[in-house]
Amino acid sequence: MDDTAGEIRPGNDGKRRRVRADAQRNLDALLRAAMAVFATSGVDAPVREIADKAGVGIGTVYRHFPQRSDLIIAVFRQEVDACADAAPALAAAHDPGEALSRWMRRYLEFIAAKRGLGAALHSGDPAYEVLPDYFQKHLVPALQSLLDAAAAAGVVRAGFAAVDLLRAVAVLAAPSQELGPEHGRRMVDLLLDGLRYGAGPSAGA
Amino acid sequence: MDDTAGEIRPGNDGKRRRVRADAQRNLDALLRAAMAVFATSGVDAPVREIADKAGVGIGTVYRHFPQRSDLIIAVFRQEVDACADAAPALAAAHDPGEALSRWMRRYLEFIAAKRGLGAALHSGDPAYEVLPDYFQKHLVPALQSLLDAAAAAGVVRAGFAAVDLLRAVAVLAAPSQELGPEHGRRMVDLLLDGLRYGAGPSAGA
DNA sequence: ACATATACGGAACAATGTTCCGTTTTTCAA
DNA sequence: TTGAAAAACGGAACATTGTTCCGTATATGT
Repeated sequence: MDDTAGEIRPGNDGKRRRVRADAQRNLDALLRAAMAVFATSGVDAPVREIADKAGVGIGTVYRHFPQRSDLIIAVFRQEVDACADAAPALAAAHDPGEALSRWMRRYLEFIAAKRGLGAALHSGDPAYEVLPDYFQKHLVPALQSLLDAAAAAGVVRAGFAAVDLLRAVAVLAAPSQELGPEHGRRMVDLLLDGLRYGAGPSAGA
Repeated sequence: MDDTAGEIRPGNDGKRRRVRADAQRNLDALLRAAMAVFATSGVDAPVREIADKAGVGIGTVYRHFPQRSDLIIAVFRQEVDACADAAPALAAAHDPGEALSRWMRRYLEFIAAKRGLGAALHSGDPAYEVLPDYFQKHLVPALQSLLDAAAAAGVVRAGFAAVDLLRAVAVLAAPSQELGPEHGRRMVDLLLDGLRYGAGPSAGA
């Protein structure tokens, strides 16, 4: 092998080829198809189904997403971002306690829509280990700011980690599919009440 | 187990052949092997692995448990029973608040040992729908009595459904594998605090 | 000991994730 | 515009795992 230096292609002055148009098109189509299929059949839907829906071959799916889990992760990140962005907006529009409650509901809906993902998440497959990280890196700051604001206002106890709350709701939303939307709400409210337990004007500094 | 009595078959004078000894032996071996394998590799372990460990052929597994899920369910029930039986014992040995806390810990451990089952439970597979029923029929009364006693003692709010608490812990135990045993405990404590929120001498009636 | 019901074992089948590679398309530059 | 190379495509083929089938072996009752 004498082509060890990968950069010695003729006429390549650090100028790379553009991403091929069809590749980009297929990537988008896959992402959109996957989102739709996941929403309909859950994240356990066969890869072939997504490939068909996107109008591409299986090979193409695996070119863009070497593993099935990569596709799931990609779809997931988009929605995480959308949810995180909701926090500042709510904080600006409501008082701290209300903003916190509303964002928790928003988050609950987001999680509830991802049927089957919670299952995959806890299946032990190491591929999904990056997901909690992404979760936390994007959602924790969002929630933490709401939590801090609420604590400063004295409506919840201080010092409770956002990550724990996030986890709890994520995991509590799964059974809400079976028990109706009420269950998730009750659970979130219970957690929030737990937070309020050590707070209040009398508990403040 | 609860085979319907009086199966009328031609030439059957109500005198059935005994269950064959080897069949019973293999059934036991399968149950034991499955319990061990599930504990080691989670409930997603291949059926063949269990068959090997039990020293039987695949056909034998499917003779006793027509579906993979039937095996999981059978193993599961045994442990549910054991956990339910712990409640009266704890109630007799401790005050209501303590008994409740302890049982929740016991329950947490039980759930934590079933890695992957929570995932299967929420996978949408209808085969597992009987599991929550069994859960509830056996565990709800156990917890409810502890809950009622604690409420009567004024340490938790009254009227909270045992089933919700059970669910919450079951589902919160899964991530505890990844986040260490502390997480599960913190979550259980948070829920219990949520329960205490509306209780106490001042909140009675 | 024999006949029969019962159970056993594992090959074969089906579904699904993943890999491989010959073919097609796009891009770049002469 | 055109040709060659890089990049991407498609889908057959492979691997793993749940499940079915059926010929063979064994326990039971007479």
